[in-house]
Amino acid sequence: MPKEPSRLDERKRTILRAVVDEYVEHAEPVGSRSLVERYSLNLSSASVRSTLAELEQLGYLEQPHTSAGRVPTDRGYRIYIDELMELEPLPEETKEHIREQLRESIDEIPELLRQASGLLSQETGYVSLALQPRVASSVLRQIKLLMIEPGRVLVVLVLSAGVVRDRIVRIPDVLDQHQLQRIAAAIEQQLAGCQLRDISFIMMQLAAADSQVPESLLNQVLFETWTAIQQADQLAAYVDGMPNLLRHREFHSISRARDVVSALSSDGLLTGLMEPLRPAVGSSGHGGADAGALAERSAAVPWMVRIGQELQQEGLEDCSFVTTTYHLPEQLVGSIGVVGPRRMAYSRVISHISFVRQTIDHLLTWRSSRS
Amino acid sequence: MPKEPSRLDERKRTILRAVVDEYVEHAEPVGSRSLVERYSLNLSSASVRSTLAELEQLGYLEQPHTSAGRVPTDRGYRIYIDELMELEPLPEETKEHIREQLRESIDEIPELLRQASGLLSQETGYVSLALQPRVASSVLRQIKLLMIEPGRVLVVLVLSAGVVRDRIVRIPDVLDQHQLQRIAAAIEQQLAGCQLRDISFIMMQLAAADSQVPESLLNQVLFETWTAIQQADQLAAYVDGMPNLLRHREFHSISRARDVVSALSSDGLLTGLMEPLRPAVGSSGHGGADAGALAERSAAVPWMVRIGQELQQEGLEDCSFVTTTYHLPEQLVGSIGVVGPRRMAYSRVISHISFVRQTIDHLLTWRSSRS
DNA sequence: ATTGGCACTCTTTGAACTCGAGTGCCAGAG
DNA sequence: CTCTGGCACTCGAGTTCAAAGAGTGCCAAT
Repeated sequence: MPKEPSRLDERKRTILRAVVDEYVEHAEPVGSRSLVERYSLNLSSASVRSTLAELEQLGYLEQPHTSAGRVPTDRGYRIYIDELMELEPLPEETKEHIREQLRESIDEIPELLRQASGLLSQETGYVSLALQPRVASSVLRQIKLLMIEPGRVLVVLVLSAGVVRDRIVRIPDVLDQHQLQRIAAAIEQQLAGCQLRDISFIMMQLAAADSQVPESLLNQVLFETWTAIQQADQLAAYVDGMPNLLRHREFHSISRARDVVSALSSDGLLTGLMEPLRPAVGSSGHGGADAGALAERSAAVPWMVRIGQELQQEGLEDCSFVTTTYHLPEQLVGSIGVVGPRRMAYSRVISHISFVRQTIDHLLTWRSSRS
Repeated sequence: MPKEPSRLDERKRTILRAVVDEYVEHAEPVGSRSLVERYSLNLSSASVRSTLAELEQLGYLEQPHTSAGRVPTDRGYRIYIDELMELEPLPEETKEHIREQLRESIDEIPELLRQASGLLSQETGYVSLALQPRVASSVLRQIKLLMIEPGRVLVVLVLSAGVVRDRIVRIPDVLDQHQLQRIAAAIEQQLAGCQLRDISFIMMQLAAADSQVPESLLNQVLFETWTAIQQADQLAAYVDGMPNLLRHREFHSISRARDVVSALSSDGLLTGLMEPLRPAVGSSGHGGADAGALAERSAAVPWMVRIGQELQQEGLEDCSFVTTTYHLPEQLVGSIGVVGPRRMAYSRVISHISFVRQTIDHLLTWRSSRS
């Protein structure tokens, strides 16, 4: 469906935008009076009031109670983000700072993500997340078995895009480094180029069959190695800026605060919230009427915002997620995001997250060409 | 100084213990009435009152205001921990559960720590911490350089006690795997057995001098490798159970909550709070009068409790830390701990943390002997 | 030494009340 | 037809006041 330009007339748009801006800044229901004062609408408060009433009718605003000002609804934020807000470009010095910080940790992806997460939470004042790329679909390039001490071996996997995973496993301690090397070489020879998810235990047995190691020993090694490969896809999430969150009004009530802290402490939950956007890189095809949450103004800005209810998570009704996808070479993708109160400075957050993503993509793509 | 048996008579001891127990459980100032009701002191509330007054006089208790019950002071908790509380042994099934969980992740120390931390926070209902061992004083056993792709190399360090660290570095991309292997072998040959902190860049240059690699290239590799070695000592802290904390009364006030969350999010701060106990394994010799915080009932229980003010940390006045030290072979040590409100179920926490520590020590010591 | 009794203190709770921000609606002006 | 000033109305926030209740300290009696 091509962007419906929304049937709001100019005045409604202006006023809705003003309400959201005002509410985001002051965290208090906004009334007609302050709007007239602070935004140069050439209108009386009475006229504004009637417009506000209409916007409420349309479901973009609501009143906590009669005789209070208006507050945006999820729908209000949604349209604000999709059509009303203005994305201001980042000041050049901020950009430079981000570039510099990220450049420093370009060699290690975990470090890069930690760094990115730190930057985002610091710059936006909310909580930030960074998820490692899933590597199940990436390809095995190298595999090494290093004997740490008799009976313990470090399995080193080199995957697509130069991603490295390793893990210590236990093996029969009669094996020596040479035998291990032969096994590793055999596996590498046969399975290099396979996607991790496609590697079965059987394939490994076939690959290593002629490595001149007694079968029962061999099988133990292979099994442990195979397990290590399977576990390479583990999710790791970096969360930064927790304390920021507790600064915002909506979390002064502890129970809300706890809900959010819990959510952010639960890897599983985070993953669930970040994952869904993975497939949808190009855009389109998002869920049902109201749940449809994919927000892009064009295919060129593939960030996604999920607001309050849209998250469909008990306890996170007062939160929003802004997420985006970074790219490593060879189709590897991961996501980074910002979590904050629903009343979030969306434009600010989106500007930052977009730039961080862009910088990561850029750095990782050109990584090999810098000395 | 040999344990002064404290000049409190039996009644005072009983009552102080009761006050602490009661307060820990109910989080409300405890009055003479409820003490008489709930604990079988064969006394009237009036007598209890006078004892309470004396305990207050001695600085073990205080009143939030006249006409409120009593609350333990830091000193009150201190003596409670040092002399009054009863450590109940863990039920066998809990022990078994802990053993089982830890045994699963014995091969990877980070995983083990994550696991331990998870167990502690879950079992105690507070926040738990686990710090990786510092490896600056550990010894280099093996070093490998694995070429990930041209220009990028994985430096793998095997240290004392089979601890593994690795890191990707960037090197001139004209070098090939064989040259790297020669360099690594040369370094390993010469420097195996050295403590990491003693390894200087010069030593590495000397060690690798005859590896038949052009000097300027060699130096770049050596420098990156040396950096990787230096950075092997990075601190990593695992924190678990944050949301637990917000359940407790003392953190319903957000500002307190934020202080704690901030502290727990700051690696530096955590480290500072956990480190000081490292040297004092055997016991004795702790600081000045009131600050002296090392609490052990005998050399066999080397845990340490730091209560409120004793932490000397702005914002953590309402918290306590219980920490202890786990041991890897070859003198490597790290620490695990629990953070909670000052009003903490100390005996419960100490029982758990002691057992976890003991289990870790045991598992790691005998790691190599299990198949 | 212990205890029952009593006066006193200080917080908590809730009701009643005022204040003010904000609304909806309407009649009249442009 | 649109906009505006005016007005009555609503509802939460804050204040005040009194009563309730928990707990204390002290003392005289056992």
